[in-house]
Amino acid sequence: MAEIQLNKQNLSDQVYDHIKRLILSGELKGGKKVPEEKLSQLFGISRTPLREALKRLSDYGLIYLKPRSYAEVTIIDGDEAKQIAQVRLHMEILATKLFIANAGKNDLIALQNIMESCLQLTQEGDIAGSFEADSRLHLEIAKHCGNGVLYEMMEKLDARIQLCRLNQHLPTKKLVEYTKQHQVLLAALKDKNIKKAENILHDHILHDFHEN
Amino acid sequence: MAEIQLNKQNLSDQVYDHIKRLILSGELKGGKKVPEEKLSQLFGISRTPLREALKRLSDYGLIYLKPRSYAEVTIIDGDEAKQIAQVRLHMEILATKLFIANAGKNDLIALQNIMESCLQLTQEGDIAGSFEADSRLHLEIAKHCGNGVLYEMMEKLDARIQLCRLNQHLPTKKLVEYTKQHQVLLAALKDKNIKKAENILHDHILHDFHEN
DNA sequence: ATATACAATTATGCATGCATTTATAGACTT
DNA sequence: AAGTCTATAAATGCATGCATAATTGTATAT
Repeated sequence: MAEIQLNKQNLSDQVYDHIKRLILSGELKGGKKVPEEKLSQLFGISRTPLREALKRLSDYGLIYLKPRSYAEVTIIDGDEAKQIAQVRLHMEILATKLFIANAGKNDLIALQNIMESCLQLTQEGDIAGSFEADSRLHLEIAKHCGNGVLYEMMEKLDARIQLCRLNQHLPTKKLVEYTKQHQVLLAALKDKNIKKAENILHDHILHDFHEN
Repeated sequence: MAEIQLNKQNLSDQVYDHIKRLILSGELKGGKKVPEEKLSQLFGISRTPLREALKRLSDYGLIYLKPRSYAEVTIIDGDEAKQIAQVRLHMEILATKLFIANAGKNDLIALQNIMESCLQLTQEGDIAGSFEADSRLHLEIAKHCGNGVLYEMMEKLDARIQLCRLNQHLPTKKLVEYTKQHQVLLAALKDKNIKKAENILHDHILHDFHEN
């Protein structure tokens, strides 16, 4: 198999990023086993940095690490997806409130740009690209809300959120529909209308979990 | 089926717990450098599992890992402490709401027991013990709120919360005062009074950040 | 044919060693 | 004396090897 070249920082972090992308792009599907030896050969590195990457992926819930046995890509069931969405909603509501209180006009313009590229990618049918842009948009709000700890936590949760999106396999039509809700959200941010923003987030994030 | 792994047999996890305790008990103070070689000799293990533990501690914000250089215990400044408290408050409010909706009587009894031992430890002046019990109490609410993802995230944040408590160096008198707020919180849980519980949590968690 | 026991294979967990990078100390210059 | 440059020392990042636990496959018994 083709070896992939890695040139950046320390190998552990690079491999972490790479495997994360493999999972979130759907190339490594849920339940697939990922043996250390095979992966280290694939990347042309030793098992040591690879193990560190796998441990971190496990911490972030992207793979399941059975001690002394094997590692496999996490399968998120419906119940867990619901729990993730619930936590996400409340973190985003907090981030949004803080954003409205603390962010400036430039931050809003940045959001606008991401939103537009996200919508375009979705309409073009670039699923992986649109998911990434979607995450960037939501995280950008947290990034400029004034609470860095909140941003970090949302960033860590984001991997699992993307995994949920991937497993939903929504039709493009639905995706476009949900993506367009971003416009309403940004309008609420612009108007500093907290209540409205909260309502949009509720619909936007819990769209498939109507109970409660 | 979900297998639960209670045995933390591998060295990496054991050492993680151990160093975590060293930090949270105050034996390893903020800013102190923690070289891999020294620590591995101290624990009588090799650097490999120790490195994995350090990476995880870094991910959880307990140590700062400067690449190719050194590792030192994190120093949390006032601003970050405030951010942590803010995130914590909102996660606890969510956990509390869910607890009131989903938890049973046995869960409440368990809380009661932890609360009492926490108060006793505080009054006895066992600071480390009381901090640990305090965390256990708050996490126990999340553990039985019905949202496991929320619990995991709060557990991960807890390490930094304990570090904040440690750095505050509150007098015993204050500690006892805050600890007694648990009684009011549990009463609110028993009465399923969400609004009251929210107010207590606000006072209890943000006691030193009165602005906002 | 199914189940069980056992051997063989595989993969993980850990230790060790080496190379590279960073930090440190001392000498030299201004 | 202060700052800089150089040489030494130390610590990290990674690779490799080995022992052990776990999985797979096979043979045997029921």
